[in-house]
Amino acid sequence: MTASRIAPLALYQEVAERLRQRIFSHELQAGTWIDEQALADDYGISRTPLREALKVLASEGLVTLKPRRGCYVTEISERDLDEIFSVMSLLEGQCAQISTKKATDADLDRLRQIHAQLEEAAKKEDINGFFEANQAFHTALQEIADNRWLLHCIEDLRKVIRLSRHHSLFSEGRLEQSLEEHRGILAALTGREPDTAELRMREHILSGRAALVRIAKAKNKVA
Amino acid sequence: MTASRIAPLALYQEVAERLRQRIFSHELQAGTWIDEQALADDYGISRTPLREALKVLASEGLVTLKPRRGCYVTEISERDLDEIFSVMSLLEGQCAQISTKKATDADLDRLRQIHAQLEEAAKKEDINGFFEANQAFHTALQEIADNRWLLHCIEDLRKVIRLSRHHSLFSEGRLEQSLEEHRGILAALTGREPDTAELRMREHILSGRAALVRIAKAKNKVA
DNA sequence: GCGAATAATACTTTATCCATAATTATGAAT
DNA sequence: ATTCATAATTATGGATAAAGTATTATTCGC
Repeated sequence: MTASRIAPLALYQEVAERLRQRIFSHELQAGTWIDEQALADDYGISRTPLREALKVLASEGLVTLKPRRGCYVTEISERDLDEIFSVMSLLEGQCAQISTKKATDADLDRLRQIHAQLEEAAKKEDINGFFEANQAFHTALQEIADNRWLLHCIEDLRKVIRLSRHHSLFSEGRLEQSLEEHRGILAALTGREPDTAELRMREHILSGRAALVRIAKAKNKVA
Repeated sequence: MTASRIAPLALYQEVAERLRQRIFSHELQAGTWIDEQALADDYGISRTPLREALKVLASEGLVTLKPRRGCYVTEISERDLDEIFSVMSLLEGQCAQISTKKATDADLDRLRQIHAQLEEAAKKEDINGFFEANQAFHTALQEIADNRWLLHCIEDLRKVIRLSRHHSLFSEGRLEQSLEEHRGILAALTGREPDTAELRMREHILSGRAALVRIAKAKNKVA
């Protein structure tokens, strides 16, 4: 028995993940038609798992399936991002609020550890490390909140903004700002102030969106 | 060209819808394994569109796909319902808040019309009519809020609780209570009080959950 | 010359087939 | 008698092929 792969991932999931990457990197441009045959040949697979992957992406809202017309990459506009971040701030805020109420002392210790990694990465200006630690912090909070369906919604939205989110850290001064916001959230958590934690998390998410807007504006100026 | 069917629905969508019905009606019981071959034979189709339908249902959270283990109907526990309604109250609350800010006078007129149907159905104790009007009211609110991604999340959750929601109206006195809550929400909307509308909508949703709990308890008493 | 209709081509959709992996049952050994 | 191992059967996952529908282009008629 091979000791390596514990969870044997299905091919359609692998394909779905690759397609997400290509959509977000704008390699597959918004609005363009997806040639199933060409893509299947490209990956060296048949169209069956590819089609299954497209069904999943469609229910995530990343592609639009027009019956008998094929599959098109969904356009993610600035307005879409506004809407998504707005909902995300609501959900993650709720997550923070519940976590503050539920967290055990051991949970808080774990959060402090992750936050320490965040501080460390920020000091070294290690953006990738910061991104990882940031992700870990939010994931930990969701585990503490322990609400399967709240998580379901958040994950769905996170898939859409994942790469944009990453990029937001490249905004001028965003790293320090994000760190400061995290300090505030952690303080509210350890201080057992649910409403404060919720409010600060909401602001933190919306602040991430604002950073993205700044980047978009800077890009437009260049272009 | 046939003038009737404007949107020729794909087979996998048809199958997905049928399966949703069967899952909610408990014809396909929670936790049971889905025999793909038997089901395909049952519908007189091949396994391919059935498998695509299952992928969609899986991303909706209705079934669980275990790699190489097959497909199982997701167990929706009382705790799941607690969690779902909790998130729903958050999302629909937000929806009400935004709608209150955005609604034009024409929008408010439309809401008043739908509410009139609700009053009408309640007077006649027409539960199905009440259910329809109730659905229409919430849908109208979502259209006014005009947030595609907020809607996406709500719809995802609504699929899961659709039938339970319907049943909640059969709870003793729930119809009158729901109507009273709707009056409050409409008042907040027309009075242009966003925060009040949000609060009342949240309470309305959670109140629907409470009605479900009462039904569950009554059933247990009988059984 | 323009418009409509028909035909052809191409892509989506569905079905059938094959291979691989997992589970269960049976047999043997302790 | 119970447990472990091996083999067989069954179901999932992937590929290929065939059929149906939509779109586009070309030709014919007005």
